[in-house]
Amino acid sequence: MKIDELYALLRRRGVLWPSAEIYGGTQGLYDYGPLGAALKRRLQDAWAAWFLGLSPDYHRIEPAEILPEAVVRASGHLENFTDAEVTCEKCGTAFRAETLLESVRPEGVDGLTPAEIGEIVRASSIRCPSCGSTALHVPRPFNMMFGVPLGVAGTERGYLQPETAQASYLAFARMWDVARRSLPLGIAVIGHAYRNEIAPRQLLFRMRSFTQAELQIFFDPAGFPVPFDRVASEELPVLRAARRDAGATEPETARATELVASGLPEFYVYHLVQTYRFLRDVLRYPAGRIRFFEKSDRERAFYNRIQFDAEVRFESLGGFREVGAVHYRGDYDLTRHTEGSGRDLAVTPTGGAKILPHVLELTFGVDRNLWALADVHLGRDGERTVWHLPPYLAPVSVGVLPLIEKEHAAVATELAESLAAAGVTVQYDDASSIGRRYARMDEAGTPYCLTVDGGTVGPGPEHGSVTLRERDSKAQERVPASDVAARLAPEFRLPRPSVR
RNA sequence: GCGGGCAUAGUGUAGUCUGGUUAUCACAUAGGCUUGCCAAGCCUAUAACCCGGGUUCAAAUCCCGGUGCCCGCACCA
Repeated sequence: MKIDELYALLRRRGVLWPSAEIYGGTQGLYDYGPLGAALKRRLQDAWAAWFLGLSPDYHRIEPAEILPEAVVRASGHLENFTDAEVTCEKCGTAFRAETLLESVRPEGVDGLTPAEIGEIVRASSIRCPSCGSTALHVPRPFNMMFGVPLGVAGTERGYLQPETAQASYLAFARMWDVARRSLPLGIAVIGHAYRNEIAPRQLLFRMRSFTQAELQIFFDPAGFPVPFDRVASEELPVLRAARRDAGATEPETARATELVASGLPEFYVYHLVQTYRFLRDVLRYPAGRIRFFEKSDRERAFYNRIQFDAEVRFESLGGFREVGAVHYRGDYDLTRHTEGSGRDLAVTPTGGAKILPHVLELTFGVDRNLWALADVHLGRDGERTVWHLPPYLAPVSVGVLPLIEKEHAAVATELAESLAAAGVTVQYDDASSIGRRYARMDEAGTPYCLTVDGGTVGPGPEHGSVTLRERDSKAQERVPASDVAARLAPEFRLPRPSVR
């Protein structure tokens, strides 16, 4: 579906809508409705079940979302999380300083003050690429973080976290003790990040408040053992930086062992494969719509040694978009926070030497993946609109419908309540015709419907049995109502990786 | 941030150029009748000109400003 059509459908069904809608909306802010909130919760649960399932040494924490200024100063966000802009006074066009100065300063402008950038612009007599004027204005600093005053006097300054990763680095020292002083040590956080985007756009893709699910794994650079044999034969769709430099635009299939042979560490490829399996097997994105896009030396953030973006092809956005990434960040983060805090973050594992751990970061945009779940799985199926969500992700697991409201409502209500008591998310619906109710359930992604009919309440051989209707195939089957919960339970179980 | 386009019930739309009756139609929603396993039919009801200012006897319609959305540029998880 095109983006407008998909968004209209999601708004109408109450999946999501613009924040402060009655005031005309606010750029980059969205609210999730009942279906969206439920789907997002399940998506987060699925992520946690999968990635925490990789190792008993991976733990989930829930840190504060405001960072004191000293933290963002040390992390580099205060100086670097800035779009240095140069504006043309004649035509008004704005340019990113780094791009504008590429020819005279190929090493980039990181670390330079606005005044220094202005000096280079003047000295180099660069012209506006848009109109040719030399009236280029000195850049004004614009930090994308939201600053907040802390305390009544407001003398201490804090920032809404621009990424959840920092909170994990801050927690490392405490977690080292809590998790009994061994490496690897994984710290997972699902939380909000806030960025004052200049141009938020494309709905859930550029939000000013969004949700990240991140796993930071601290490990000994001398050795990060993983059960590589469990992934060795997996084939990944990758677009390597070297091939892109040679003009390639389509991903190739590479076996995990081949990626290792090409120089990538086993621990890196192992987590890349597990990320792939999460996208393909848990979120069920078709393999042909997933690719791993390697960032080249020039493209990736300076602190990353290896970076592959996990990308999904979005029909609504007309191409591949990043939904997650795997970053090998080296010791950058702990080094910065060691310097910033004055606390030595190097550790000494039992029986080993003192080391500063390296970090492997697995990061996911929760909202982006929620959009992908709509883009990939929600669509027209002939006359129907069906959201083919995996059953364990569906906001409503089972719809309970009386065939004739007057005659079957009592039994159906009772059935819905007993299922709810058994832990199944049910929705009871007795409004309008049975076909329309199935259609509504299809659109919401409800994988199963139970219909109570004459046979259910009658004295005949079908007494106590209901029609079980499956969403995708529309197939129907008679099953005893008492068996339904146990019968469907496996469908609603979150997948976990097999690691041993 | 820059440039272009757009903004009418819950959703999709007609009407805007050329100002003038009670703002069109479909679907959806709610109630009733009927039907009884895949968006059926009939009746009824609910429901909109993005916000602010200006021009005019009169503004959904023309002008200005704002806000939001889409596309391109520039960016980005």
